[in-house]
Amino acid sequence: MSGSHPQTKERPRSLEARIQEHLPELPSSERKLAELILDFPGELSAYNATELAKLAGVSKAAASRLFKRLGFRNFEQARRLVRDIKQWGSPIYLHERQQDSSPLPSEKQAFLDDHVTALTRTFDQLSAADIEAALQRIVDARRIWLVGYRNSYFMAAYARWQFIQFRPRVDLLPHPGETLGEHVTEFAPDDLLIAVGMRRRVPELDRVMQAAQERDMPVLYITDSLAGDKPFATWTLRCDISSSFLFHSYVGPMGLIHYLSVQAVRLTGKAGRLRLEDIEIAHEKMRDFDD
Amino acid sequence: MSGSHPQTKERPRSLEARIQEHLPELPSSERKLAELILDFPGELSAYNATELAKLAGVSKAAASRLFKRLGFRNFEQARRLVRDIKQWGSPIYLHERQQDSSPLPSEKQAFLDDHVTALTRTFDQLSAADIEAALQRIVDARRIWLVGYRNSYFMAAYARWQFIQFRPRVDLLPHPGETLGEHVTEFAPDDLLIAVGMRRRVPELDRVMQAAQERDMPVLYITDSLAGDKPFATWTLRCDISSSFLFHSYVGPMGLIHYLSVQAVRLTGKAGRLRLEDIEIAHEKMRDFDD
DNA sequence: TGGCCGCTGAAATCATAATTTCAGCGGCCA
DNA sequence: TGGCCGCTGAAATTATGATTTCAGCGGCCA
Repeated sequence: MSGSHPQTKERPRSLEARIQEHLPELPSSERKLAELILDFPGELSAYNATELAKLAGVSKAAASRLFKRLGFRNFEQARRLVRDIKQWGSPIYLHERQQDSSPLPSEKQAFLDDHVTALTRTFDQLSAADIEAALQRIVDARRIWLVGYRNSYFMAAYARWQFIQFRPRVDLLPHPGETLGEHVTEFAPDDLLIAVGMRRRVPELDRVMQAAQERDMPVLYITDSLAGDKPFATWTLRCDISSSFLFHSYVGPMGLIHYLSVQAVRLTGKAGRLRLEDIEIAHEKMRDFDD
Repeated sequence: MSGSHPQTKERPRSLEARIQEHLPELPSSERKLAELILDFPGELSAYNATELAKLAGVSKAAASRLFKRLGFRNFEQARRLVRDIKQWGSPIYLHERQQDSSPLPSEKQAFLDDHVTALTRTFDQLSAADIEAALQRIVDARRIWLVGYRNSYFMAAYARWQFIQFRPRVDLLPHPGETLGEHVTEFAPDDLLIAVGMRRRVPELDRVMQAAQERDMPVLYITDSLAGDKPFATWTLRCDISSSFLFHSYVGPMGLIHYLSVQAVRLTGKAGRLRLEDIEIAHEKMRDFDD
């Protein structure tokens, strides 16, 4: 965007590309280090030159010489390149990708890896006991209230959509044009509040949860792995939302809600399946769908 | 390394956990930095204390004090902790753990596999040309209109939330209490309509897309892999939503929207990043957040 | 064999990052 | 009001990491 980016002038080649290019002419100690870098498993930029040298079993001097020879002013410059390409990308770098004969093994792969890690951690962390209890309540509750603000709103919306597939009376709060207070007075002990609160949370969420607790209504709190405990939550389910890119990954919560939905239908048994069929028939009659 | 073998068995308290614990008692400048760290989506250990301080808008002294207060000997120790914990959570480690101690009950594994398959297929199928063009338009459009019904509504809501992080004028249609018609008259050639339409689509979606086309406004159509072509779509991006369970998996579309968001910010360049910072500052001023 | 050459790592030097000090500020309370 | 106290960032200090120097080594070839 800004007309004269300093980056624009520099050569946009990635560290790996530069290594590939120089590999044949590298002396042995530097090559040892270069090869270590090429199949380095973690985040290269999290390590300093001394550590890399030690890992490759060469001297610090060799490391320093390698980066010079690759055309960097110093090690620090290389480290930044690696880090910033991952975080911001560079328009030039991305553009180059299309023509490049041997492109980076598709950056898409890195996004995919991120999401898979988040999902795996989410499923791994789930508290079986809380899941069990919450599921039973999702099925038995007279009424379900869903609430989520900001980045959590769409997850509450997703949960609502799923839940109304197999049970009635699932409300997403607040309804447009209404304040929360109007609904809170309806909270009842045999209802369930599901509060979705990923960072960053707004104080309002606490107030809703507290209101539920004061009315003896259980609360299922769905949040991120790093969140502290909430005294108002009856059950807490945590999701990993970490990503190495600019925005968090919400595939974890999606997986969790999908899981809850499928298991809830199973628990519901025949009634839930019948409801699914009813909805289908109703739509059919109204010719709601395109295809 | 030094002679003693590192203790890989004990899981050390994470940096984030320590921050959560101390958050209430932190003075404002240190808290600002702590907040930044909690929200940090990238690889924290790739940054040094000076940079983090600058990003948070506090002095280096504050950074140094924060890590001391959190119980670390110094910043370096914290940085290593973050880096090494990441290794703990790496897919390889997670995989081993599944076989070893507490295996994921095989059914959770099956859910996980489903989502991973859906994500992989989604990323594999993406049309590079359409992505490229759509991205440019997401950045350049004067105004973006988002629409999605039924099961697609929450994805449109997610996309809106992401996009307003880096650009203004992103509308989710229809606004509560209004009909679509009122907005359609505002459609303009240099705007963009993003229509999310997973199975099963309602006829209304077609009408909106058609209206856009009639007004020479380009349309990005996000749909499922099995959908037929839409004559009203300028670009089409398809996601795999298949699942072996009762409900579809929508992690594919989530991954796609996440990808579009990250790449769009990159394209936007400095302007987008500045906007991210502005939003953060505005929130700070309004004391919008809980923690 | 002897001389050249480039490579190597240890150690010296240099550069930069992290920590500590310190003076000033602002809230709080007697 | 004045004195205390904890917070703050600029600047001084210290620690750590990176680079450069340098002596020694080993291959190569006349």
